Amino acid sequence: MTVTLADVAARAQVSPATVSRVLNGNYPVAAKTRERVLRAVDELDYVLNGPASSLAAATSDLVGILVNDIADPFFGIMAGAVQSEIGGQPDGRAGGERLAVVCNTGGSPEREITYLTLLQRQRAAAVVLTGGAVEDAAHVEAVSAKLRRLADAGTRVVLCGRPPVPGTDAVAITFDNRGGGQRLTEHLIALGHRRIAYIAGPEERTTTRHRLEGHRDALAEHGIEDDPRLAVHGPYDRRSGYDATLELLRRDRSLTAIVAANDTVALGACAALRDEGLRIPDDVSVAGFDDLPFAIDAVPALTTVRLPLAAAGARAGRIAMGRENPPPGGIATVQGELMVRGSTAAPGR
Amino acid sequence: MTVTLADVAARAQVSPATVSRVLNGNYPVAAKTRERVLRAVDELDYVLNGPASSLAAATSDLVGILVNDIADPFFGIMAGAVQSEIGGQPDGRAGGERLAVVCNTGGSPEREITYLTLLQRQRAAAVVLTGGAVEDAAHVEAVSAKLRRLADAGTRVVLCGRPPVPGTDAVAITFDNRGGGQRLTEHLIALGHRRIAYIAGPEERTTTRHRLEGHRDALAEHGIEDDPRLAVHGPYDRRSGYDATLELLRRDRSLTAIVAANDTVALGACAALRDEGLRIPDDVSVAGFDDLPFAIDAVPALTTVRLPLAAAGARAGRIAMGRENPPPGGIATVQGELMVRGSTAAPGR
DNA sequence: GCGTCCGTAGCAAGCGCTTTCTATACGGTA
DNA sequence: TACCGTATAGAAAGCGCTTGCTACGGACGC
Repeated sequence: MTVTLADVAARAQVSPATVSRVLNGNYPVAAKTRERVLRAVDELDYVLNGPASSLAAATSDLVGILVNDIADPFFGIMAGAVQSEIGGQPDGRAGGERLAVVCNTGGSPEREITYLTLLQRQRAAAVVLTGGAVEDAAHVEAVSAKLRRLADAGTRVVLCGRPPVPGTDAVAITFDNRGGGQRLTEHLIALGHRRIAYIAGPEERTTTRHRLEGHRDALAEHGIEDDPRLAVHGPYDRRSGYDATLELLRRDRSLTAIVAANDTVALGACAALRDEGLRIPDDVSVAGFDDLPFAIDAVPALTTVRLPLAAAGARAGRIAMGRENPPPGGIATVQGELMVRGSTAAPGR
Repeated sequence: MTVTLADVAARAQVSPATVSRVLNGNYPVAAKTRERVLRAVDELDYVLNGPASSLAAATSDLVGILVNDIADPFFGIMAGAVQSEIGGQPDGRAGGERLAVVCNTGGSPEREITYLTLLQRQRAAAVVLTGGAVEDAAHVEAVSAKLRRLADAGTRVVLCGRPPVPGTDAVAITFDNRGGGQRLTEHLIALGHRRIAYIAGPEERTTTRHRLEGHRDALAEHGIEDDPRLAVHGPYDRRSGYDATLELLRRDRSLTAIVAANDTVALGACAALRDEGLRIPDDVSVAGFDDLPFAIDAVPALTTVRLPLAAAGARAGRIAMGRENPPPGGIATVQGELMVRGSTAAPGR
């Protein structure tokens, strides 16, 4: 039924060993023989059996990419960048092709572990974990243990946009969420805002906490009281931004600026403000985070912190493939860039 | 170094066969024995060797999802939905977990073939192809051949948002792009527009062609001349919408409406119109396609055709897993829904 | 009380490939 | 001419798992 190495060998009048060597190209094979084999491969339309190959060689060409939400461009952009560095080397024909596996955890710690196990089972060549981590101690320990096992088994582990995992020596490319959050709020303060609301992400995530801490640092630095009523937590989605904004407005109609956990949330906030008849930025300034592609198309365009998602993903991909050296200490922190646009201005009232 | 089935067997004082059966749960094993095995698995922290298992069983738990652009929510949403139906059955502990593999083709026919080969090599359990296809005859034939081979090898093939592939009996869930395009333009015509420009996608894609045909059908039906100068092709991105709009305006400043190939392109068009000092919809109406999440946040909110991406993806996923029967004839066409919003209105001049 | 069957467990033969080790055929050198 | 090193190909032993078949013991029926 299916063509095997042996069939190809028979047709090319060589031994299976030779065919294998031609296909893997890591052992001298006479040009004439190679050609004969290649022709047989073509004629029979032979496709290597991946599992068999992985089993025998004790390696696989799978690379896992874990994301929280594949429908969110934040992750899509990173995953795409990782993948672009992982695909077959452009050295033409020869193997080297790797299968990038994007796994959607939905932000669930359990699924994260499940996927890591699945990747371990497949003996993945590398795995890249993206996005903030959940801070629950038990889960951190579970992830740490999994990553250690993966590393032991020879799987390269890289974190992208995610803080280092204690107890492992996984390379981490992390975003300076705290610094970004701080600069963003400082920008608002510099514009003259004092009543600044904050719509945070899910409570237990590192990303949420770091951004919020940056915000609070900025407030503290400028001697502005941090009114707890001006902060609301919620998921990283539009709906959350919408609802939170209504709630914040109910609590304090005099706020003059809203900082959102990310651009998507900010969009929801904008919608709520519009529905409440408030103008942006005349009545209320709004700022986001991430600078996803649509941020510039909001009206007015969204002030936000640009994260180099594609660059970070690409770098993570290269490191995962061993094509770039890990940063010294295994940790690199990349800065976000404040993008000041139309959605923020001096308070108008 | 690594724990194998045999180690577990030794520890549980049973044969490897028994351990395998406990793990796969498809053969009666006495409760007491099972428990002993499970304990050993736990104690040794055993993880099945996927390749070995796939080789022996001649099946794998990989499911491939091909997308054109993983950073585009259009694909992200579909992929996420497919994946959600593919993940481990919620029947608790037992196996059944599958690894969904999202492969980013970047719209390149070569990479599409490469990924299909890679999936064939991995003996994937199923593959779902999303998004429009390239119409080049050679490529269509290549894909057709690949899909046939995959099907022969027992891989279930499902197309999602993609036209059927001739010569295969792959199940296809397709979007009625033509009908959607037609209704959209009819809406504009009903509002009184006569000079309607169209920013199409890449020339060689089925999606592009179908949407454009729908547009032209509507024009023809209402006796409106189809001015070729009012149509421009370009990639499915924001930039294309922006540039095309400037070009269209240069060609004919009197146009009163612009239909874009999709929402992203429409956003670019809006930006260009704003930059040109034209008001939406007062001066020019704009319409998109897809109804991606951000469409509603455009200002004014974008009139568009909503495609049930998540529903279609979920259905494709279920069919791929054999949990839902394929539609009669293997082909299901799902309709888009016209969403009339603020970006379209009667021509104002 | 013995034969039969059912419920379980083990044996062993692969699955298709990689890779070490060995064999062979050269060409070159002494 | 005899010998040896080099280049290339083959033989064969697994890699870790699944599964058809066989074996065994006890419960049941007659």
